[in-house]
Amino acid sequence: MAVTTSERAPRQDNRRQHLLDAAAGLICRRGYHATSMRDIGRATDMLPGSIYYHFASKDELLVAIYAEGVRRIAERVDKAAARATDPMKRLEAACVAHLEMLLTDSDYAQVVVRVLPEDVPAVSVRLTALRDDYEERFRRLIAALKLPKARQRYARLTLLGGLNSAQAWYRPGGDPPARIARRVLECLREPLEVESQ
Amino acid sequence: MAVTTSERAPRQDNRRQHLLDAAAGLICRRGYHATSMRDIGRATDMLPGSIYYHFASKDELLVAIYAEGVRRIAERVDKAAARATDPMKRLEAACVAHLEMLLTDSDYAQVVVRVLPEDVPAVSVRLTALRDDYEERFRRLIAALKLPKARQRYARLTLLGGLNSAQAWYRPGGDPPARIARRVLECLREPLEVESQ
DNA sequence: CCTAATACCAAACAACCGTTTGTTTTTCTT
DNA sequence: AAGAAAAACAAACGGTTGTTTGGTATTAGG
Repeated sequence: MAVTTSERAPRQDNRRQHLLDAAAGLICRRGYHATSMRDIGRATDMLPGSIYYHFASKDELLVAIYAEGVRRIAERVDKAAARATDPMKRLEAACVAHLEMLLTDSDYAQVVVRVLPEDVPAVSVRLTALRDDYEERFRRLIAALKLPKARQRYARLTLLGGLNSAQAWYRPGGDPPARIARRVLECLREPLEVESQ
Repeated sequence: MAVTTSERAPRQDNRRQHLLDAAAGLICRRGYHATSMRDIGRATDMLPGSIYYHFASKDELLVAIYAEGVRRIAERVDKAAARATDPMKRLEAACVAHLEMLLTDSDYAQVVVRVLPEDVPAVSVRLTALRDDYEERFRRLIAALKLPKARQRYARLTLLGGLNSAQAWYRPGGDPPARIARRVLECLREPLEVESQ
């Protein structure tokens, strides 16, 4: 029985990627519900119906963007952390990479942080799982600091909460993402009280 | 010339408050764009068109909820902070009050933190102004700690970012809001590194 | 008691939503 | 060159959206 090469290779100029890019760009700036399929079609010179050849639904398109966002930011964070050995230096490198992606380098990463899973009930479980998968990295990085067990959890939540909130107020021209990341981490590394009694 | 008492007193059973309460409840749970005027009408046993007697538009209704949310959480935070004199104790009391309102005591406060101004472009400037007005309180509380000037700003952003992110993962039955607030503040008060070299 | 403002109902409006269907064009393989 | 799959178009579908309009009880003031 001959091996059936049942599937044909996809076409060269596949616009699936273009579609993802445009959708990520729109959603990260306007939000998910404020971005319509017609908006995305307009941005890609495509009719809204044509998008359904590539994605089963608008929600599935969001999941694809989310997955790609997690893949990209995780890759960059992992590489950055791998360049150091000291646990605190590894965490710092991860925070810098995280915030650079979030604030300037990736619309995909911005979507992951901006679009709340609860806002899209039909796929909220899958979105949450993707988020958790990413945040697991920070759980490990912080565990390496050998803090008291109870402190680890809140250190991670405070750190990520503080970093991600920068998305709400960051404007190009002010402090660069790398400095913001280091300043936030600094807040958690050094005590607040300078004149304790 | 006689003083004209030009306006008549509003009717007794005014349902404006009921309308605000119901809308805040729906929006804080489902989000702004996922809540329709018909949803709000259903929750108040009112026809959707009738809402326009009380509010000029859906966006204006949101602004009213936002304003009421800021008013309520600010009032509670101010009262809590006023009960202490030591700057750090004042900040702690404010954080506890903030998180109790945000997580369990006020749908209005939840709307202020959950609905991003950028998601409602037509009124985003007014929503941002209301937020800033509230956060000013924390700027003052942190200024009283006499930290280095550069540190103050990031301490506030990290603290509020960390506290507010609890909204994403808090579930009744786990740590109560007051404990969460204290734990987050603890992260900023004591250094992360236990074995510094 | 009368009048006028209040606070709603009932019904529709136009616009937009995500999606489906049938058809056509484009591209690759043989 | 021919056939088939891929990738798009063109047009509509049913439903929902925020909102408007015109009418109608209810209520309070003079």
